[in-house]
Amino acid sequence: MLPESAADSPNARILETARRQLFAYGYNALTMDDLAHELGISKKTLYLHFPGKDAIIGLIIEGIGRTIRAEMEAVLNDAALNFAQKLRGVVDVVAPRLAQTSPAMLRELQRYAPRIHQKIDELRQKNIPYVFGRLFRAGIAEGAVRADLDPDFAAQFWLQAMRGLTHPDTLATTHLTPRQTLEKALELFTGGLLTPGGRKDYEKLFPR
Amino acid sequence: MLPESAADSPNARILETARRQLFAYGYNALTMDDLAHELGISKKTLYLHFPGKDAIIGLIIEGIGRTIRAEMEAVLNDAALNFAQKLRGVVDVVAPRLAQTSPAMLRELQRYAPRIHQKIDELRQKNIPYVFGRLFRAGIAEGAVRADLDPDFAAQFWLQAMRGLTHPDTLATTHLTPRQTLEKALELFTGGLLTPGGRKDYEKLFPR
DNA sequence: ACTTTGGATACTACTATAGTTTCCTAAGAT
DNA sequence: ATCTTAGGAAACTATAGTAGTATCCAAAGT
Repeated sequence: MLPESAADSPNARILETARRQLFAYGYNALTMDDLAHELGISKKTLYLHFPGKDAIIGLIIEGIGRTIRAEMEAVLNDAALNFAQKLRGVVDVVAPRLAQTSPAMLRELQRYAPRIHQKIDELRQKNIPYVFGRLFRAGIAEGAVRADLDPDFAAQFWLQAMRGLTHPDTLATTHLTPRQTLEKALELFTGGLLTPGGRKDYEKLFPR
Repeated sequence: MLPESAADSPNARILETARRQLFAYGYNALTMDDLAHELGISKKTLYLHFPGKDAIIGLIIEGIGRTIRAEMEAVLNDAALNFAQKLRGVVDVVAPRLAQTSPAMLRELQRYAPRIHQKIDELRQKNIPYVFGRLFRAGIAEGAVRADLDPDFAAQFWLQAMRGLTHPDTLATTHLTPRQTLEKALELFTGGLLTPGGRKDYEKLFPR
């Protein structure tokens, strides 16, 4: 009955295994039978740790959200970075996550676990305006972003654009992956967003 | 009752729509209800054209196989190409197909439609030895491939390596996409395959 | 010996969907 | 105007897959 570290508690191990399965094969392919088998425990024990499948996935999503949020904070709070570097940092945090989030999986969640899909959307709605609002304000303060625009509105604009663009049906139409969508949207958005000075810094860090 | 061209017959339209759904969202997400709805026809009419879901998918797979095979023939029969150019051509035929074949979809097929998965494997077992056997023989004839190796064995070697590497479970372990797997495997395989002369031609066309 | 922990697995309840059928409407034919 | 037929909408059936529960049993500690 020793108090266990959070890192290697049974719960953490279960969540980590489930996360791998989920991102590798999707929602339906992650069955409780398989998960228990993979972990070398019985379903009985599995249900002893978690009340159900959606609870597990919910915690996975929340964990990812927390991680991303923390990494974002680190970038935003680093006074040594200029605007373009912070933007680079923010994109580098998000891009790997998007790369392993397939349109197929999002669609599966939307269809078979709408509550989970909704939770992801809520996380985005909460975090994107916050992060990009701060980012744009910092950009304005240092003259890299046009001072005449409203940073919060710009953040919302970005959120709504990304929400629409990463919707499964849209992705099917554009034939783009979430990651490509991010890159293209970013190029477009910044092209109209930056002052000539900010544009130069940007181009150094995002070579064509 | 005019005879319809093969291109826009109802059957071709159904297959094309089903193919898009299949590659965009996977096997389970392709339901007969949705397919009929998408096509603007009733399930009754759909089942009038095809005996069932797996028949449709089987025809899709066969069609892709035929297309690839024809493109391969065109490359192999082009006397103007040297070995490295033919290899480049063959890879360029396969790579786009692999790019849209996700590990998740393969796994889904393996689990829910083992017959289909098996059919894909059979197509590979038939075509890879044939194509690469011919390719290697041509390479030997022009001195780009070591003359002391058996081209059919090399083709089998390649087949077996690719089969193992693109198995869903392997992909989950390597964290590679099928396409990355192809590129990495190709680099490795040719590195030990070519004479110094063939190696030079190869490096011109596959810059590091 | 007694108790506890947890694995294997049978079982239940439910959902999703492949495939079938029934009914009905509308457009062309007579 | 009536008849015929093609095909859409949707109800229906049968079945497979799986979330979640319960039962049984073996091993390890007490």
